[in-house]
Amino acid sequence: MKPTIKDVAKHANVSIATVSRILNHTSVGYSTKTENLVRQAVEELGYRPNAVARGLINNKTQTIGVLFPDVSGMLTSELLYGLEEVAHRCGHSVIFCNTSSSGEKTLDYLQLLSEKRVEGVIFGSSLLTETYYNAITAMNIPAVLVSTKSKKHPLPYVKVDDKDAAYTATAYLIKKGHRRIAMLSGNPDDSVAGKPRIDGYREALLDSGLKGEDSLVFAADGFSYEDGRSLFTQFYETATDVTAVFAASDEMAVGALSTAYQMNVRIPDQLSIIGYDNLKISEMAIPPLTTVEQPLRDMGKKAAELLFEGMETGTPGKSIIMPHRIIERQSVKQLV
Amino acid sequence: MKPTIKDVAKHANVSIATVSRILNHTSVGYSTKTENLVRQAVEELGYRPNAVARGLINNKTQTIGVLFPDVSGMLTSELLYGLEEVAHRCGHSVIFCNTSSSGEKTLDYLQLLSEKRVEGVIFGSSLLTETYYNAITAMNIPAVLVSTKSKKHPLPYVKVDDKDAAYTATAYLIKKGHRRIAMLSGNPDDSVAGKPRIDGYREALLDSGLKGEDSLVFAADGFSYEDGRSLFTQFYETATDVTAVFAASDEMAVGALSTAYQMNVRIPDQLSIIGYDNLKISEMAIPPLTTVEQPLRDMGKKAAELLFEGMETGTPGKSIIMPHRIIERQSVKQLV
DNA sequence: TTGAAAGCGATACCAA
DNA sequence: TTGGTATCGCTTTCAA
Repeated sequence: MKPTIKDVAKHANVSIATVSRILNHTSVGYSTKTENLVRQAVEELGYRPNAVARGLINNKTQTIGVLFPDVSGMLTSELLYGLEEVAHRCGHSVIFCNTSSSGEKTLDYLQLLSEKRVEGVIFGSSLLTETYYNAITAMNIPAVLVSTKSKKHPLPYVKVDDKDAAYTATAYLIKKGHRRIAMLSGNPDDSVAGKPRIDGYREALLDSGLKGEDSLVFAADGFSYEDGRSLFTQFYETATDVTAVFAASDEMAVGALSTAYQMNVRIPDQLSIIGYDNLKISEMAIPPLTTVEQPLRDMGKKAAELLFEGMETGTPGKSIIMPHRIIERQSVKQLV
Repeated sequence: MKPTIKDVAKHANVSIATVSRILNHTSVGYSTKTENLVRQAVEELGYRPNAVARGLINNKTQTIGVLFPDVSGMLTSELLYGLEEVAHRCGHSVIFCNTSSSGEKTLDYLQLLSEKRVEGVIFGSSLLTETYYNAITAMNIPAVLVSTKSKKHPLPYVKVDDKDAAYTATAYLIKKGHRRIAMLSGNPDDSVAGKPRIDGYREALLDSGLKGEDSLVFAADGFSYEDGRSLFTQFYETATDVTAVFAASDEMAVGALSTAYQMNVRIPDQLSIIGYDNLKISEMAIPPLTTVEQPLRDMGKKAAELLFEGMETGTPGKSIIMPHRIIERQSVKQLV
């Protein structure tokens, strides 16, 4: 088996206490001679301190847990990228949990993370239910929400203001001369990414003296490519005189783009489309998709920073609203 | 702080040994009465066993480490999805490490994982250098490679046969009537995903009595969208009479698609394109991209299964070549 | 059926 | 400058 601190001590003819002291640069009490002796022993034995034992004694595992409903989504991966980066910088590992949007799996994981004594939890992209919240508070460690939020529960979150961002997208379309604008939306009952975006869209319309007709918002259950496709078909069969559409996600927008292509409607000449997220696919789309950016990696970073702050100070820290902005590409046409 | 087994014992008026026995369903030696007592105490105190302490005593952390050069790539996310799924099923957590293709970071991580006493390691998508290999063997735990392999080092791997898959892609193009076929390739010095794919392409050509001209393979450093774009431009300025191109990755193929679109070359009417990977974007592309599929999620699963097998048996296990197949969509035209 | 006690590998306090 | 030892929370003999 792996050598332990005892083996090193024996090998160097010193006590384990001395070895520990030297390896942790703790106290100033040891001679250069013994230090060399010990370091050499460490080298020869290929000794690596056991983080598990260390974790047991000082109650610190240097690990955080991260829960996402869908690892394979491009949105999640970007968030994860940012998270991991700062976690690593802060000397922490991340245990990564794919909840598959399953309540049971989420609870399961929370319990597991609790047993593993992670020092903090980041919960991403999905609704924080009462049960989850209870499980998290029972863990008695800091937690932060990313790309989601909770009205009822006082956990700090990092996200853009969805309503505001949707407002910006819609206002952009209006500024470009569009008057009849449809929306491809997620689930209106989704109070974090669904309803707020619809509200923002509607408010922008109203603020410009346009009317927000219900018949112009097409809602799906989720925000997927497929949702975008079917919504676009619905839209195209129903709506008339629309010159622009705001899709609540880039995946949806790309779905719309594809379907439009197949239906021979030319983007942006016959119809303008704006997306939401600024995923890599929006850049790769044909035509390149104009969209409102969420700074995903930064959000991941900020969330981790917020968590570490909470771990150090012992107090939750303040939620962060991230800025959003329009990325102009080629899917929106300026109307005369 | 969190309640310990001691608290539970005290609360239930039994010894910690009894609590341990009951919680681990170990031995048959305890009465239903005490069991109830203990369970109730656990409930009341909200006790969760400390996996760290447990890990210390039985030298098992129930976690594995996973290293990837790029979390945010869609390829990686799919692999990760599969990995995580079986890890979870096997009662293990995954510590997720983004190496950013940096040698130093990789070594760093390996060391960290070693200290954290993970029980196995999965190394993905990048070249296994001598140093990495040494670091891994020094950890003295099973390791498996996914979406990469090593000629020099005897670690089991899970991947498709790149040469074979490239052969299939090229042969498909030939079957469709194409005779002059270009290739957009990764780095020819890359012995795992670079050269083999070029070899497969060339061999298919030769086997059909066509000549594999060097001037028809355009190589980049990587496999990115941007690489695809610039390669396509190069290709288009140089090559003549080509009717089809084989791109060594879907991202490259999509880059080619975009560039082609901007140059007004119509796919597949004027030029056919086939990709490699079958990422989600290939389905979302315009036109939908014909490509050769790597069963990414399955590869992730298999890799994890292979690792767990190794952890149980103590022997490495056999490498797995995953099947590949053509996914026919609309980017390749049948020539008369 | 139950309890006492010896570790697992490290840290940190108290003496020497 | 060093060593002995209690301790972290748990599992697992060995006795009772």
